[in-house]
Amino acid sequence: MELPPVVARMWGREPVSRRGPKPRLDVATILAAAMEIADAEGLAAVSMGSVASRVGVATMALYRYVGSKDELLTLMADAAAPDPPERGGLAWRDYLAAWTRANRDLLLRRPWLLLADRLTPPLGPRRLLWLDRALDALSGTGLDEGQKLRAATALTGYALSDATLVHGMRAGAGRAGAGIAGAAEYGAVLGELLDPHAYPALSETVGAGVFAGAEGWTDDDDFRFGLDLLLDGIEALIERR
Amino acid sequence: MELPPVVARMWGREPVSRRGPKPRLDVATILAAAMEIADAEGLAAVSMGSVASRVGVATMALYRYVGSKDELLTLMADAAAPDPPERGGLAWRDYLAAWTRANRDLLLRRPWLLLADRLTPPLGPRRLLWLDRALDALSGTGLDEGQKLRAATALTGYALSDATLVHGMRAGAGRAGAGIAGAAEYGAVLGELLDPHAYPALSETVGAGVFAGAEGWTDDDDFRFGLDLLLDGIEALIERR
DNA sequence: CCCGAACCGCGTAGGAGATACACCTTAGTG
DNA sequence: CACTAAGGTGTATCTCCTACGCGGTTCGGG
Repeated sequence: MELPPVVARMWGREPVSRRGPKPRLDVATILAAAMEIADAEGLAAVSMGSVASRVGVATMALYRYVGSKDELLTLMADAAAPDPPERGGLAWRDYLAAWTRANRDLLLRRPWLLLADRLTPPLGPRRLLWLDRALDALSGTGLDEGQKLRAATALTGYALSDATLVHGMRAGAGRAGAGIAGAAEYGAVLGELLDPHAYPALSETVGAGVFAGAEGWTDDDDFRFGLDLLLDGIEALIERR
Repeated sequence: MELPPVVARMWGREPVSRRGPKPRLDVATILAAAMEIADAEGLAAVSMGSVASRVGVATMALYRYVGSKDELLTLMADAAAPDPPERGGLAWRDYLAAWTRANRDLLLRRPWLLLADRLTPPLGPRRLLWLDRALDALSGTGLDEGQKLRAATALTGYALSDATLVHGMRAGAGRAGAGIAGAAEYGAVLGELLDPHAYPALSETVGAGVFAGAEGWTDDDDFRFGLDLLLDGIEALIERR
């Protein structure tokens, strides 16, 4: 089986060569530098040049370690994941709740993850470790392997969606200078734009002050709402067996 | 209320000017050209230059109509949405299933949507129309406005997650040349990489042949699985009232 | 009727960034 | 000890985005 080069690098399966000068760097050092830049200045500040100068080599030296910038981003997306939460004798539902929350919090702590990666199923050792732990938590439930996998996938997707939403609300996210500062302002803009005839249901929702915090919801309540939806669904599935 | 410029453009709220030559273009024409390029050659082929030459003007002329390339992408992301499905007297659950599926299918038909947009809550007229229809479908259920909104949000997020996954599986998505051709190959790579001691649960899942299609799942079954999870959750919530 | 302001389209140019390539250097290998 | 694979680098190219200013156009007001 021929492993794609990115994958080989993620798993340290590079053929070790003896010839030539000792490498001055390794992939881990490069990734650490890249992630520091991303954490401090955002993903846009991560360029081959900026990473190289931070580790003290010329730009082109990085290409001895990663195949392209795209590959660097893929590697970063895996390396950024910490260890998944410990299963402390928790029931599957409690563990998956903590697991999903930790996943979401990671994405909020490092918002550049929302832009890096994407579009590829997880292939790195750290992401797969997370997946393993979720599957493990479901192992006593009687679900078949396919169901467990899909449940874990749905939870991962939810963590991503929720983090994207929260992050987008928080700062307007800089995207195209949308300049929306928070939920309240979002609601105000919608109220300004919407024609109640064309958008009857949405106008009503806006009018009810949902975005203005009238109901006292927090980001965390939002998160729990969707999470419970999924966990309830999983629970129903388990009981149905 | 001061509207951000992107938003104003999406809604045609630009102050119409009388002076000067007639504009040769309008935003809709530019967006149509940009979307044709994205459909045919992918988002990477969309540059200010390529769009401009397709509509027959110089690159810089586009900046009379859009503030930046980023803004162009935001506008595209809204304009790409077709009309939401008709509510044909369907029950809320059936409608939302169709709605979510249409949403996902759109993302699969135009995968560049997975890369454009992101990070901003919906502010365009077309996306908001979708949201309105989902809220409308929930209007007879007894849920409060906040619950309806969050349910719709969760479904939107799910459509996105699922489309991302399916698309990523289909072609390796080109991302960093990951070169994974499909679920079967994905499973094979995992089998190659995973140490069963470090990844016990995941190894078992891979071993069960879930990725090889051993259980006869299709992309569509995958989609329905997560969808039913959410809809079941929503239904439970409604009944609990 | 005419003038100036506002606005259109465009050419130029600057600046960033990714990366192919050739070169010298280094260190195992035969 | 010569040979060769591999590391680090400088240079060069190519693609983009976009700031700026020019010349031509149209309309509103006097």
